[in-house]
Amino acid sequence: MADSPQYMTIGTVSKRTGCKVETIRYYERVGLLPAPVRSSGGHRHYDHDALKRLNFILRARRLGFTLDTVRALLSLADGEGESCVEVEDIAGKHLDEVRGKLEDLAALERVLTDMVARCRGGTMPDCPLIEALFEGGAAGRRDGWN
Amino acid sequence: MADSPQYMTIGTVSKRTGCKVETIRYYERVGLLPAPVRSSGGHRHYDHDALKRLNFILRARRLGFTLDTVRALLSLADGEGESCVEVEDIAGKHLDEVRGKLEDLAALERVLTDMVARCRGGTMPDCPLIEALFEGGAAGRRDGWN
DNA sequence: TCTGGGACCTGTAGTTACTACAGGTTCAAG
DNA sequence: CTTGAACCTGTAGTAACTACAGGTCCCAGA
Repeated sequence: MADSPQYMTIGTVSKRTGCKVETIRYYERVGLLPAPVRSSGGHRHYDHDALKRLNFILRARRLGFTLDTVRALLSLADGEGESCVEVEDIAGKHLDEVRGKLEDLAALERVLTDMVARCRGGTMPDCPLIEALFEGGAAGRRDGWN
Repeated sequence: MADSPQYMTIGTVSKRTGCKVETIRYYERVGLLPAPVRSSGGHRHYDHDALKRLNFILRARRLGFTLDTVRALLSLADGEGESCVEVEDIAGKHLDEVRGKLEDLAALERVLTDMVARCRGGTMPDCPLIEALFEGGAAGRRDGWN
């Protein structure tokens, strides 16, 4: 468990990034991370660049980008393309999506809060929450849920 | 295409609810919808109750409940259990989740907006968005993303 | 130097909630 | 009665992992 600062085992990378070992291997399999050098016994050894790249992926994933988008972002970062303009485009489209979801969630929070409030203090057989879900009321609004 | 008001084909149910035909059959397969009566030729025929039940499922899904939770909700609605108390419990737990997601998304929106703004108007080779993703900056914050 | 057991390996299958065929049958309008 | 849209079943694919099973490797302690 004493890997040098420049060569880390997959377990160390996992601990440092908070990304599961299986997920790291998965990212390699789908081509997001390059295949690292191996020990004579076949164990993966990662350097600092790999750590940076993995952090990039994780950060982008946390921001809700799909793996395909992350792939595009990485190839831009790797130097293909005019960078900034394309990146802004990708991020801008993503931002629109995020704003839509945000609206939906806000509406949802209102509905749930309201439901729970009306529910509280009753063991009545006709639960207002179930009722609301069955009858609709304010639950709908934004369409397009195929 | 002239099904009576009480007996609808799966296609009609699909149009009325906005739920895809395949998804309706899927809900039947996983036990969320009861198997409907069939025509002599084997076509499904739905009544108004099935429509109500499907709408319940869709609304609950739209509110972000998992199918397992929907199943639980439906069995409560179907009469097992003390109803209100349990329903409130399920909804309350769900509300916590929703509030968490809401916070995350709000933070995410700020970061993305900021990134896009900094990106705008530059064809510089060092894109600040890519930079931000690589270096971290304000992108993180709420941990626990395994 | 030996050894025990934790960390690592590959490959495959499972997860959630659908979606998309392929290949065949039924229904109803004209 | 024909025709073609809508229906049927069953299987496989999707995203993005996650979880085994059944092995091999590595290294700290005795």
